[in-house]
Amino acid sequence: MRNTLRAESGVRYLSEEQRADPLFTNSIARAMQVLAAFHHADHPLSLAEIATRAGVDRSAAQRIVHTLRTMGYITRDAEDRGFLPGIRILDHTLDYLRLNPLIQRATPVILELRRNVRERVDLSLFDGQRVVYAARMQSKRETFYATLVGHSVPTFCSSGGWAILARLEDEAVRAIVDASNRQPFTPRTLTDPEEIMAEVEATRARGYSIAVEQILLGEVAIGVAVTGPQGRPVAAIHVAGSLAEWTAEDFSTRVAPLALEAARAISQI
Amino acid sequence: MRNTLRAESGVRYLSEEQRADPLFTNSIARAMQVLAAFHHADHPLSLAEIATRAGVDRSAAQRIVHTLRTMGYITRDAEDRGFLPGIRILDHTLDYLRLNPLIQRATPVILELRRNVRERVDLSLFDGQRVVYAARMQSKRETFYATLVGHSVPTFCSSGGWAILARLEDEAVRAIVDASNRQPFTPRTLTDPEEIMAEVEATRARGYSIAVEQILLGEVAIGVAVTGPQGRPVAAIHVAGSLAEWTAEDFSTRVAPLALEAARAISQI
DNA sequence: ATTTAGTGTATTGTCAGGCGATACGCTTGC
DNA sequence: GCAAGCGTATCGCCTGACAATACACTAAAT
Repeated sequence: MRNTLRAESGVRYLSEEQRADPLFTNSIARAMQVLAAFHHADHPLSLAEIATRAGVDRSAAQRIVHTLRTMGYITRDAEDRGFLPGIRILDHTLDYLRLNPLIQRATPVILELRRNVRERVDLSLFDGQRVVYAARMQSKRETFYATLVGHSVPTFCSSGGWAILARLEDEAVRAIVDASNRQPFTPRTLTDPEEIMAEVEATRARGYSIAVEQILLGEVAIGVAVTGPQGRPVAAIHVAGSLAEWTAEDFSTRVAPLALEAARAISQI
Repeated sequence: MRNTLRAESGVRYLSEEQRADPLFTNSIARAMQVLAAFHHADHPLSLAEIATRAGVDRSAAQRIVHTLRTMGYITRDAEDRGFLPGIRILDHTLDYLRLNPLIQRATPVILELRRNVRERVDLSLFDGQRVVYAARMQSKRETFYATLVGHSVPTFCSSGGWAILARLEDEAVRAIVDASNRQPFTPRTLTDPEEIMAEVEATRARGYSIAVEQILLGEVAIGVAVTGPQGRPVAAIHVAGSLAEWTAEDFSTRVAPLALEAARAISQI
């Protein structure tokens, strides 16, 4: 738990701790930084780009990329124009998903839920300032991006995030909201901490959250928290529908009871 | 391309090449071996288990796990009983999926296909002796395992694998089939190389494959190859249905034209 | 045509820093 | 109660990762 801060930040690692922590192996950190160089890339990267994004020099990038490439974690682009993450990554994805007990329990339940509500159902995992989609059960129309495992959205403005925050102490909520980079996604995205706190309060009262056009225009989503040991929130179920078909009220009265039931089935204690 | 052999094998790395290749960084390889220690695990691993599975000594395992843990690639189990892959893995999953141009092109197409056929549709990527599921569009009933990205099935006995093999030279097919560990999944799984070659030949003739109960009893699947640059097979679309609802013939006459059309839309050249 | 900036790759001596043996404090289950 | 297992901490040695440098090649820009 104490180490998650570095992990939650999402991008930067390596600091003066390298000096402080004799067990921390820098060459591994550098290798992972090279893999993480792809995080905000939108095209194949050259060796030089990898070097700067990863914060290592050209030589290091060369050696590390070479090593990761012979192992299949990095590949050459099809047209030989740069480097891309390799298929070996997916082996580890599978390990993560398979071995995560929460996902094991949740999968059949949210499939059932999806069958009943016939809208998009997601399971997202709480990871500090963000929630990460781990299972996505798509409905009729979808965008490309929305279908990808590993996609994440901020905790402070997502239905699942609110549901999770509602299960935390006020000060913990505050800490997360304050630490978040509250860039609005739509004109209706709440960014004011007070408004967000009020929304969290409303979520506490009714037991689930209702997010209207927080991430995507035209979308209403309801979120329900999933709890783990000691009743702590560890994940959330989202159900998302279109405002072209539903009012927010109709949507929540129809979907919320089913989602709450599903969350209870997955939660521990 | 020359390096893929080591990657394709899927599990073992590190050999005498460490001596031969001055650019290959062993400490990175060891770190990735530690992550790969989870590949066939079915429970949280202890440090000692990680050490033996990764083929490193206890001290190395300690240091590497410590490093990967502070970065979020490995976590402690919820009940503190062992180590598990960490959520940071999913960040790289997203990078892989996002940046893979094939998956970018394929996603909307197979969503559309799924909508039309109303059966399970998968996109799997060719990776030597196996094909790896990269996108799964589930239908009504599903098992847990079947829904996971990163899951792979052998090339030699899957509908998608046959479709891919049909686009390769006979000798390349032979090489893959011979190199495969041909453990049958069901009593009907084809394991005899000659029978497999015949199936590949039939697939060439009709343009798509029909796999009846090769992986799962009660399941029929049709496979269509997706080609990349120079017309080489890089992936396959699978559509799977239940033998309780369909005969193999009815299923393929209904589904194959749509799947072929989808594959053409994704393929290059 | 010739330059220039950019690729990716190959080589090498030096010395940081990763290595692994060993010891410790804890929990768990005979 | 002991023993076996767990995860953690320490530390001197010497390997092997490091960074500087050079090179072959391509593709724009002069």
